[in-house]
Amino acid sequence: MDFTTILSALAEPNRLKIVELLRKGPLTVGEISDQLHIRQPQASKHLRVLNKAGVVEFTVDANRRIYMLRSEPFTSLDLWLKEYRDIWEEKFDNLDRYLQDLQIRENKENDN
Amino acid sequence: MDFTTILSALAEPNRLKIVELLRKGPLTVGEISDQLHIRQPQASKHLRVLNKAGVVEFTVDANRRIYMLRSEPFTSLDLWLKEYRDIWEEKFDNLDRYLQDLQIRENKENDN
DNA sequence: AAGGAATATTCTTGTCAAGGAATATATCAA
DNA sequence: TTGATATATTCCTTGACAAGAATATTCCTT
Repeated sequence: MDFTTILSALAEPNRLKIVELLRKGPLTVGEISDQLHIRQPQASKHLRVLNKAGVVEFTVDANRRIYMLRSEPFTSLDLWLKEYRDIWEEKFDNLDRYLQDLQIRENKENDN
Repeated sequence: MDFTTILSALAEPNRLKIVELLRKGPLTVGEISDQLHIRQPQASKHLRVLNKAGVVEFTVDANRRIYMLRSEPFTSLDLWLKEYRDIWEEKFDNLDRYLQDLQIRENKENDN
């Protein structure tokens, strides 16, 4: 599943709300559209996008579908985020690094 | 900074690539547009969006601007993700929970 | 079989975002 | 001062997407 696909699935406010809801447990389409105060077709459409992105899955219960979160996109996000950990933990000073790098590049330019 | 704003900033492929690039260190607009094979104005525009979302910041160096990542959006993402940790660590079985919840709801219905 | 409930799909419309091209702005160098 | 370089901004066009309304599909109940 493409990473940007996951991100744009989550970037839509109502879809993010759906994910927040599903965090507490599986829900039917009707319950989702009720709790979010959106119409059923829009809920279905948003769930379709989330499903395509691999964010949710569902099981069929006769007439209804019970949607729930999948774990994969979250592990995927976490994995991606890990690679930025030294940045957001600020183990080094961004400005320092910038000045170093700038220095290097200016020198390269002078070589030409 | 709104969470969905951060997400949609990152959801655009070229912008995500910019972020990936900046992970290795600060860069000027020109360097970014070169390495990404996009035109300078598009790079500027993407950087503007990233800046508005709080993902990047820049320092002015005379003629140029050196862009770098900010830590905040990443800590923000990580914080959000933490709330899903019991889901993506799969400490419980999704299906089990679904069946439980379903049971509860069906009973509620019969009460009416 | 018929009606009703739950959900999905289609069609339309309006809005927004991205890329291209051109231009504006600021700064440096000669 | 003039030209060149780096970056930002504006305008335009096009494509994607979200909501609304209407309809289709599936399954249950009686």
